[in-house]
Parts: sequence; C-alpha cells; structure tokens
Amino acid sequence: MPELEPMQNFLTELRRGSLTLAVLGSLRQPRYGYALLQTLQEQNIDIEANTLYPLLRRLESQELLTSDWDTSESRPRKYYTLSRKGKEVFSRLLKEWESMQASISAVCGKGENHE
Amino acid sequence: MPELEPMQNFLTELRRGSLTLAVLGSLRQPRYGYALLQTLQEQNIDIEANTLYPLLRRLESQELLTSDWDTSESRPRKYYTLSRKGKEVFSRLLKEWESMQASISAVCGKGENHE
DNA sequence: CATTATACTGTGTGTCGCACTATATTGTCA
DNA sequence: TGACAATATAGTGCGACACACAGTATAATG
Repeated sequence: MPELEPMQNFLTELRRGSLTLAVLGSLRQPRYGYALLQTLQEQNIDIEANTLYPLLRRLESQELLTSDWDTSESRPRKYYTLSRKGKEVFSRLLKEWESMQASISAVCGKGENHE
Repeated sequence: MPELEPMQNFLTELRRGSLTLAVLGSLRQPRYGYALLQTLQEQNIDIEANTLYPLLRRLESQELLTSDWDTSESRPRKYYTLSRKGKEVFSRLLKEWESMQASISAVCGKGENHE
C-alpha cells in the first residue's frame, strides 16, 4: 500500500515501541493473549491480534515473558507473565518513557497553541 | 550486533517514531540540521547525525518539511521548516502522543510502585 | 594541520501491519 | 436435532519502512 493514507503510517511509527511498553505493563499480572488484546483496546491502544501474538512470542524468546498453558478449562489458554528480567526492562523502559514525555513536551511546547 | 546490549534495542524501539514528533515540533521555526541536532541533544533526545539527516530528507520527500539553502553566510546551511501539511501532521501526531500518554499511564499503573 | 561545522549515502536488522491458516466452542435458526 | 455462523484462541510468512551505524565529502576555523 504505497500512498493510501500516509497519515496512518506516521501514527503507526509513533505507536511503535510503545506497544511493547504497554504489553509489559499489562503483564505484571498473568494474562492470555486474547484477553490482553481486549484490555489494550479498551485502553485505546490500537493493536490487533496479528501484531500482538508475534509480539508476545518475541518477548518470550527475549526472556521478558514466561508462558504457561492453562488446560483446566474447556478452552485452553496460554498465560503470559513478566519474568524477572521483564520486570527490569519494563522499569527501565517506563523511566525512559517518562523522560521522553518531558523532552517531547519541551520541544513541542507544553500547552502552547499549535494549529 | 546480536546480543551485546539488548536493552539498547528496546530503548531504540521505544524512542522510534517519537523522533519524528520531536523533529516536527522543533521545526515550527526554521532550523538547519546541525543546529537541530544540538537542540535535540540538549533536550535529552538521543539522536545522532546519521539518523537525523536521513530523517530530514525523508520528511521533506513526504512534504512535511521544506528546505532552503542559506548561502549568505560563509558556511552554507540548509534550513528546514514545517510545511502546511507538516503542521497538520504534527498536530495530529501530538494529539496521538497525548492520548498514548494516557493509555500507557493507565496500563502501566499511574504512579504505582513498580520495582 | 587538526578540528569543527555541515551535509549526505548505503547497508543491515528488527518491528509492525496485513493477509493468511487452524481449531474448538459457543450460539442461532430452520 | 442438525447445519452453519460466529466467536475465542492461537499461530505463520511476507513486505515495507525506519533507525543505527559506518562510512564519504568539504569548507571554514583555530
């Protein structure tokens, strides 16, 4: 899709990376993918299943998450949780995020008028 | 660099996209690349020349920026400024950024303890 | 004659979106 | 009841694009 809606691309790029932060933050309690998806969407975090599942597996392979199948219910669900390493990374990313907020605010004029 | 400092990669990804926002926000007044670089670094926005210059050209090719060579001084400088389109995109990205702040705060626990 | 100021290019890697596949469990309706 | 759709749940493969990095290039300045 070359030129359909270029704005969309900017938004995508902006959200990029923050998705990881949001996922890590949401997995301080165990959750399975499908539920996580809905949690995030309720928070206005625009991510779709096709993006989330690979992200979860990537984070697991990077050892930020651990996963366990819960087969006690009729429908098996794969629960993900933050590992110790994941908690550390989350904490540092959150700090960075907060620092970025300050920087962006400074550069973009905190509260100034931009039309 | 496969496994040297994986943390660095997470940070890079997190910052990604925000760079564009920061650059757009900084170019509401005309600036040339080298000066912009230093402005951003003073604001703790970690970007290097090799990243900034391609970014500027990309934004120009996407018609968010316009550029003009100033050759009146001994050292020629290429001044970039937000175009009308650039202002629109900036405004929308900034809104998205603010919305993301809220979402991330909600998901990551606004002010809760995370150690 | 080294350093700084200033700008550009090419290559690799990683993430994300998107379009798929796959399956079991519900719910609906003839 | 039995057919069929919808939902819940998870996965894969591919392509686009942006960023980091390591280069090149040149003119002014100290």
